[in-house]
Amino acid sequence: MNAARSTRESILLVLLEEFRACGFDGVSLSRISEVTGLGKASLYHHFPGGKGEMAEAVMGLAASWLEANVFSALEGKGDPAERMEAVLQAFGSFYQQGRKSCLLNVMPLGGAPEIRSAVDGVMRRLLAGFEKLAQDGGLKKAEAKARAEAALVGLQGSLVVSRGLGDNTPFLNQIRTLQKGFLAA
Amino acid sequence: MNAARSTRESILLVLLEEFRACGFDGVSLSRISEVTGLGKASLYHHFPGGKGEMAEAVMGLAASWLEANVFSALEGKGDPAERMEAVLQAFGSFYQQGRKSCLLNVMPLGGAPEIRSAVDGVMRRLLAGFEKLAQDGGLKKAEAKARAEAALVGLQGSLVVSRGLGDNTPFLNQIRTLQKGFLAA
DNA sequence: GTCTATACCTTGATAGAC
DNA sequence: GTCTATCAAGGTATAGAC
Repeated sequence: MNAARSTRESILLVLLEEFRACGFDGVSLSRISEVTGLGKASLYHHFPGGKGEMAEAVMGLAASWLEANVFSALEGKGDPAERMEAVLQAFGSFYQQGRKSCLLNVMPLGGAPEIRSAVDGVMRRLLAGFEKLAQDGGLKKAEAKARAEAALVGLQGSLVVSRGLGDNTPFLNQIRTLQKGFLAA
Repeated sequence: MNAARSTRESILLVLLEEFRACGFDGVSLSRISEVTGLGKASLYHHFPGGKGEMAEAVMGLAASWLEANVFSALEGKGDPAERMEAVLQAFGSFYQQGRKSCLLNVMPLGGAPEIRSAVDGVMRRLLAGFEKLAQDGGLKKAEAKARAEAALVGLQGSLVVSRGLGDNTPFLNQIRTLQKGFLAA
């Protein structure tokens, strides 16, 4: 619509990459100024609340992305297998097949209470969404709940291990495991 | 033996908790000075290389702990089921049943290349150890390798999710899953 | 081995011109 | 909306007395 929103959005896209690569404490305003090409004062024009507001805005951006690409499928109404496939495709793209870290993992470390609360909320919603999908696939509630937790744990863990090894194979393996096993009887 | 080693060890125990709670970048020397009760100059007496050396020393402490409590069991010679149980007990204790984070997850963020290299080495050794244990339990090599990766992924992921939710249930569930499933036919 | 004091740098954040 | 210049605070690290 206007230049302001476009600028803010483009800053956020850069911030997302910086934050998930280095964590909240690992990203300095000097660094942000450098990679965005904007002076610090300009950054404060877009984010008067400073670094904390930037972090919250990045969490909001990620939340919007989840809404459009993950929650819509998890909580949708189509064929469960196709919905699961859409979710895994989306995550694969977002994490660049396991080469990028997850905000839910790196942001709580130095993040403010609002950040930790946002992480908690997103995780709960993901668990509920996976559980609903599993139930839609014919699984009983207890089993669906267990598989939902295992799915979130597997995704997060495979990202940690992939980053630690410098090899995204564990993430790819996890995606394949979920493709074949999440809805299996 | 002497006071020097004892002091250094006690500092490291505190540093371990600080680093895994806040990450490398999240821990300041002022904070370390505060929680150890030692002046900054005293810290540099024990760790002339500064914060980086402290981080490396903490990784070394964790490596020693793993050697004594995990690798000895994974790579040992007794009954596989008992060895697995010992490993899970050790991890449960080290992570306080899922209430504490793992250095392998939080240290690579702000850590130097030596730290990342150490993380990579530990993960590879854990994978190899789990694989050997699974093979000792009668599983074929390919299956043993897959289960080893799933075990490491599950432990790391359950710690991430437990921390994100502020609830260690996912970690406890993961331990139970591994107890029942890791060696199952 | 520990301390006080301090040097020096980077940080997050602001003021005010344009 | 962006800039230059600057600030106070906190960061890592060091000097030197005891």
